[in-house]
Amino acid sequence: MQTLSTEDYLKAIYHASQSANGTVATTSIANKIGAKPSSVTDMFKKLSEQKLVKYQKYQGVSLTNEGVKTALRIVRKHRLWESFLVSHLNFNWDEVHQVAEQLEHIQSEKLTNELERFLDYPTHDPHGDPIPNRALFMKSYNKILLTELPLNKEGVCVGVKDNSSDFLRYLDRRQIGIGTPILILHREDFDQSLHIQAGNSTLMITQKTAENIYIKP
Amino acid sequence: MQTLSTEDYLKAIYHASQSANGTVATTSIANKIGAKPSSVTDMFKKLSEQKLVKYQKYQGVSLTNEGVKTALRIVRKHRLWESFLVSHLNFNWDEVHQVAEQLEHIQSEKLTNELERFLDYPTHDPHGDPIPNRALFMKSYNKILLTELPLNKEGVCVGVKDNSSDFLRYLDRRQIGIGTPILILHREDFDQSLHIQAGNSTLMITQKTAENIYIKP
DNA sequence: GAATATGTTTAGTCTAATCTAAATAATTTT
DNA sequence: AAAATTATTTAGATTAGACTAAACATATTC
Repeated sequence: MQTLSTEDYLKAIYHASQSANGTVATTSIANKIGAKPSSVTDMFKKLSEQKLVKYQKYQGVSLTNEGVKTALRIVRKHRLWESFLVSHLNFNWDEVHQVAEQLEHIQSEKLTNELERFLDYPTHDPHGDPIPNRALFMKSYNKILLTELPLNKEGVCVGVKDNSSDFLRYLDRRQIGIGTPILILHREDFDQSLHIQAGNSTLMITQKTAENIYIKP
Repeated sequence: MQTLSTEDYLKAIYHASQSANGTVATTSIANKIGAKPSSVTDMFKKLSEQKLVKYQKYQGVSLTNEGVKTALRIVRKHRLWESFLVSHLNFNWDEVHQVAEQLEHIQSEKLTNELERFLDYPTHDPHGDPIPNRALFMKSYNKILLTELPLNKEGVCVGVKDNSSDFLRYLDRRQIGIGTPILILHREDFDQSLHIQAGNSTLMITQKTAENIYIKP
């Protein structure tokens, strides 16, 4: 049985190791968790004793198979709850994260599996992130960043990279969301800003925005 | 902001003070919480500093107005979640308590209020206990114990006193649940056992069973 | 490759919530 | 009302998770 805190660490390590090559540095976790590096070292040792991570002094950690499973179980719960909050409890996609951070720690397999059934086995959460199924398997479609979409080739928004409230609300105001068809009309060479067709309105977005939007071509 | 543990104490004090005259002894809470009396004393002092209880050495505690409110907020969440688990997630009434014990600590007013709306403002949980509304007000009908129901006067089961899994499953097997019409056909003077009509079957129950069933006459 | 900067660990401290054992108060019995 | 029992509190210790400050390792720069 994990404590709330070890679960948070495992999830943070999991997410960090997605972008990196699998091994994760002390400071990077300290920043994510909002703790001091010394606290992170302590926790690395503890997780290592529980065989959830492989830890070598000064070399960072990587998740063991058991560690990955534990992390995925938490990710599964987090994303299922986010889906529930949006689909049935009138939450907006920028409001769900904080609450799901708490709900993801509820321990009941039956609860998780029944929630999944109730939601009719969703494959993606409100931000377009894939939801691990009961066997902890998830399939993500091959998506690209909007910056990589060729000119005049239509794609569909299938996710976002930045999940911050600020960014999500900005997209709401621009009427861009999961499922919105998007087409690049013109790319400004000067600053890489884009003129795009999103749904049935045309608008201008910065490069920074474009590189936080995932597209299925 | 309360910790998980202070919330558990407040809830235990609230429930204990319902049966008693409002003031609650150290040992009684120790037993409910599963802690040693010395730990309970410590917590009483802490809650007292936070003005959630009135505490006098050797005299036990009673909840302040603020303490009652905090307790009711937890009870509200607990009973709403229990209702959700039974009505939408295929939980049986004997399975919900443990999970609701965790869910009741989730902090989000919006979540609670939206859950209540989603459930269409239920007034009672799956065990027949009243659910405090947003203003923390709850109305409970005037119910009696089955032992107090006069012979041949029809009543309806509206709740149970003992919420243990064992008792609830026993009632399931006897096909007695919330809403079941009940009539006492005969009271055995020897051991106070009852022959009753429950729904459309007649059966015999012990005094102990009868004094754990609430009836609306 | 020495000097500097950055990242990581160790050692020792803190807090919240618990515990045990001993001391003290309240209650019950004789 | 004194003695015995039971309930409660105090004192001091323990654990998990966090912290600061100092020591140490690795990486970067000159």
